[in-house]
Amino acid sequence: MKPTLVKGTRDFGPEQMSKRLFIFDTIRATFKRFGFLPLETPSMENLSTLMGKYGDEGDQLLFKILNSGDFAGSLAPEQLAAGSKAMLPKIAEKGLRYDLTVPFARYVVMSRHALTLPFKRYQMQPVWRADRPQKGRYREFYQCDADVVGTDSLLCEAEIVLMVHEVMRNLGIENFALKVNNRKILTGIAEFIDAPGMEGALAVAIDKLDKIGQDKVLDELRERGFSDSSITALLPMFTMQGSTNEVLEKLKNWLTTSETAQRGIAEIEEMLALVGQYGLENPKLELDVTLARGLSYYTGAIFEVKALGVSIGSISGGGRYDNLTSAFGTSERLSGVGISFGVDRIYDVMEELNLFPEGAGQGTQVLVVPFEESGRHVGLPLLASLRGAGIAAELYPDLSKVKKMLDYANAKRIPFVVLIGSEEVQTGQLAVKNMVTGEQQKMSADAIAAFVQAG
RNA sequence: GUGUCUGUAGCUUAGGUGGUUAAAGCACUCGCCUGUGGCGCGAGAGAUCACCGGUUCGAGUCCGGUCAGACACCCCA
Repeated sequence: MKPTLVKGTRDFGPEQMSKRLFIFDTIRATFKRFGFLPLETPSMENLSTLMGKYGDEGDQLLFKILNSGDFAGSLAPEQLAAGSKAMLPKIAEKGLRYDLTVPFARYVVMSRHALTLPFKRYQMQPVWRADRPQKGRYREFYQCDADVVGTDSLLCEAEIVLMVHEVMRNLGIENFALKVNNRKILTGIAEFIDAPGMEGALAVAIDKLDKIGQDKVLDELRERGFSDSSITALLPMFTMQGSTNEVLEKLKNWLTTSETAQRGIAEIEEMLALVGQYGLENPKLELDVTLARGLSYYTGAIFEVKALGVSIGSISGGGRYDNLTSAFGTSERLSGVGISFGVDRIYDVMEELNLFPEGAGQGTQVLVVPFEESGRHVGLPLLASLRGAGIAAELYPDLSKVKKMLDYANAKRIPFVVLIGSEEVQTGQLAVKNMVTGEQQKMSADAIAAFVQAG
């Protein structure tokens, strides 16, 4: 049989991995700089932890794990006949995590006694979704999350804005848009147009404005049960364009009677003020009232980052959630806010825009090539000194043809090769070859480390 | 869950309207060159044409099905 990959999963070869690690390292460095501490949680969670947190669609997309042993043994014929949905609780009680936020909330609730609030954690692990794969969408992908729980302070929202900017700049993605909105504004709009509690449906529909246009959005709203008067009242919504400050003014004047909306507007204003006080220059912030995001648990700020010039979904998203821990039975109100970076999409964006720095795929710096046994006696101490100087170096393990060994260096894109034949052994002057320029010169072994480091 | 497209060497692909031993580039192995790669020249190895069935004297090519993948919708990082 010939092996295949599970649909929607990938192998990452050395070249890809060094690029991926560049992304992970960059994001981790920012998270640490902002005072977040690392956390890992298991790949598997109880389905009772996961189900019901992501909406019906999300429940559908959860990978469920069959119980060990004779998982169907206790099923009665009538339970079998009732269909897969009905028997699910009997045959599967675990599932793969769908995101990092819900496991984090579960962790916070379970470890509440040991945590000092506000608690800031970062987490970089794979998540799984039983989605149909397509461009920029995988069934297994990594998220890098940073969340704060235990404070309502809008400083946290401001810090997310700052972190997004820092990460994007350090990755080299200069051309991006950080879209922000506030769930309270959406909720306020729903109240204002006399469709209270329907902000979910409202959000899903207007989120598509960019894609399908105003008319189709209105059609969809009708289908979702919005009355004509509600839809008429909603029309000013589509004029909410312009600079962030302009939109804020328009919203204020439009939603005068909605206290909820005004609170959402005030939150955005305060967040912006804090970002300004920090000193972030030219923030790439856009208030987008149509930004909704599917996840049902957001209650305040909503974030989404899009790379411009690439047709791929958002590369990062997040927001504030007030009630996630209460789903696990805590009476204490713990508000959280966080951001999630999608490593795999960031990779695709950087690859497409050619943004990986030259050294991102760089492995071995020096290949030591002995022509014969005696060359090893010189090569091994050299290897030790190079490594001691922090230079990635390897010795070609076999005594084979020079061509073959140089081909190896080319294949691994090793920039320097040290050739050691009988002449070099005798004189102590080793041949150092720059594989990019082809230049070759002789020098003593202890000069090589400095020569290589000089480039 | 719905739809569209695509499956030919390790990779990328060529193979109008069916017709003998399925073609090329890259990669690989060997040689030109027993101490020098990326360029060149020569040779070699490598394919049950995704799978199963049908039409036909004859199928990589046409038809049906299966499987796999990509893309789009829904939704999402």
